[in-house]
Amino acid sequence: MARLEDVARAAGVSASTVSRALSRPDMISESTRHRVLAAAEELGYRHNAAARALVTGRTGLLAFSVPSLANPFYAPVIAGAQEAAEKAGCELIVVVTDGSPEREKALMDRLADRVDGFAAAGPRSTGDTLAAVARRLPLVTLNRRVRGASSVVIDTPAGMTGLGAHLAGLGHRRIAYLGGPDAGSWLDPRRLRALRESVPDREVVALTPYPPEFEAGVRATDAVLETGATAVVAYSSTLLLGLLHRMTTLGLSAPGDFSLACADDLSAAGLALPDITALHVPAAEAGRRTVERLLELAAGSRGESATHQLLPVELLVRTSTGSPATP
Amino acid sequence: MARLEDVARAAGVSASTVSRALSRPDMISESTRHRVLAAAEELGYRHNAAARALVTGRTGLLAFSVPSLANPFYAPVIAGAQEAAEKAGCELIVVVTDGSPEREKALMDRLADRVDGFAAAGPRSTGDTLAAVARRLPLVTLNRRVRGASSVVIDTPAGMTGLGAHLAGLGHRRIAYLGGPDAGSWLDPRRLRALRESVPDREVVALTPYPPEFEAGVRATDAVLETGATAVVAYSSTLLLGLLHRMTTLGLSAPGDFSLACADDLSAAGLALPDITALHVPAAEAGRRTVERLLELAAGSRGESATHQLLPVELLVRTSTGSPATP
DNA sequence: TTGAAAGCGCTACCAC
DNA sequence: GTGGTAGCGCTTTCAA
Repeated sequence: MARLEDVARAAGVSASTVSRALSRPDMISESTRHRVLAAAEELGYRHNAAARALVTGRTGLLAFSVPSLANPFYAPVIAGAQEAAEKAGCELIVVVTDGSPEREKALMDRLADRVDGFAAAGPRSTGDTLAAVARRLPLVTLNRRVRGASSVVIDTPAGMTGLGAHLAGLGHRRIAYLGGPDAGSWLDPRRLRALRESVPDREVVALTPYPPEFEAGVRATDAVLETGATAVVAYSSTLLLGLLHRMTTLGLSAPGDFSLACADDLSAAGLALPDITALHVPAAEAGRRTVERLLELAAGSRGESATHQLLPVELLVRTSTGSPATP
Repeated sequence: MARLEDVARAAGVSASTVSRALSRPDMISESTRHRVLAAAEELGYRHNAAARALVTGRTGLLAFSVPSLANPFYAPVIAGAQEAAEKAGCELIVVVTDGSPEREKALMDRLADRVDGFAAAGPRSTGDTLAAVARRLPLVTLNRRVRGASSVVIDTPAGMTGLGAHLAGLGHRRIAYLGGPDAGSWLDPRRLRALRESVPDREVVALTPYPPEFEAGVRATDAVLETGATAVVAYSSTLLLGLLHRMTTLGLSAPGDFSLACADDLSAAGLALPDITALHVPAAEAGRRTVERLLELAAGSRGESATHQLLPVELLVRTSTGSPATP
């Protein structure tokens, strides 16, 4: 592999000049720059990332941890994050925690000095652990707010409030809630609470937790029917799909036999359901904001104080919700 | 951040000794080792990855590129890969190419000297590009075979042969094939060809390409019905889900009205369909093998020759396929 | 078994 | 605008 000095020799200049020609082109005369660039090209020169990181303390890498890749919610999140990283000339690397706090902590630990910043989607570690990480390197949490770290949170609880009002307005008196994809999610209990508080005079039956799986939705159907609820809110699209399938098979349909709503509209993940009333969650936007904030932290002075962003969701009222049949 | 020398001073030994105590414990007397380890612990010492990489030439990082995270097939692949990497004490980092050959090439380029090896799932670059990458660093391709690079391929074409025979045996004379998730997939045309060749005296109508999306399956239904086929083979689970939903809504069911089969059984991605005849693809196993081979290459001598693994798939005959109704 | 010293490839400071 | 030089933090000869 060609080194800086090889290029220097070939171009008839010093190594410092080559370094500048490559990293700070404006500090170099045009003619020298051309010569250096030509020589570098000729030799197929490439920066040695380790040497550069050693002296600058920067790696050009940003880590993004997700609990699981099986949850389609993270696909658009990562896509948005990637876009923001690319714009800043950074590489975004994705790591999977499997929802394990230990694994998550180990990952942050081992990656801490190999990346310029760490974004954690739905982190499961304790607040103290996260705060400690935030002291070591730029950290942004997505869909969880902790003291001492910047965060981006999609306001699905507020969305649930809207959804609850919508269903109550239609006259539903008993609503079944199919819990979030992850038992340890910070947001999940907040969503349920928001739903409950939005319809204080109605009954909300929580069926939870259910994994975000098609078959889980199929299995959940009987439980839902047993509750006697006239409306169902499912947190995950995949889950709703299974529920819908089973209900259709049983000859039931929305909104005639029951109302159906979904708390995440995963259009970007190929799971959008055209006629289902849903909360549109700005997943890509959330990923983008997370990385943008991370870049700010990485560029800025240490000890900058944490910021917290709350992203609104949109209620998409479609044809799967309506007034309950009056028996 | 504590450096090696800080630990050395604290333990009353030289930096070399600390280095050895940490990396080659067997070269050090037990008492010294204990002292060093205690001092390191005390100071919260952590290796500096950049410095280490600079001198050893190894980073402890393995990259795994995937075309898209929206395709649930890759979730179990990455999970298996992760497991293998963990076992070897490496970090697995995932990068997304968006199915763009340019992006893929750029990623390999920019990551080449920051990782110890590169695994590429369903790569879209030309064979020459991939071969060139393989000359620079250990490279393993998944679900694509190219000259000059090691590969792991899941033998879905053979699975299609089995599936074709199964459907022909049931008496189906016209079979609709819903194409693979990715237009540029190396395997997709091979699957279709295998299906065709397995039933030379039957008609195979290829409806392709369809993205792996629920709604695409819904949309595809009319096209499928128009073909007059009595059996449908869908490549993607997500697609099949949409198809199934629409057909159920239309009052059609399998295997009475038509036979239904799926070419990937994504149980690990939460999309398994309990009653659907499907090919079980060993996705996690494929991810594991890919990384294991990568580790061999990274450990072994340069210029080791490429190996090619073919992983069998299993035909799971379930209740969604049967003999066509005789009109 | 341990220590001293060289050096991995680069950037940044200080002269010129 | 350019070159010399020091040094980032570590591993690894080589001597003791």
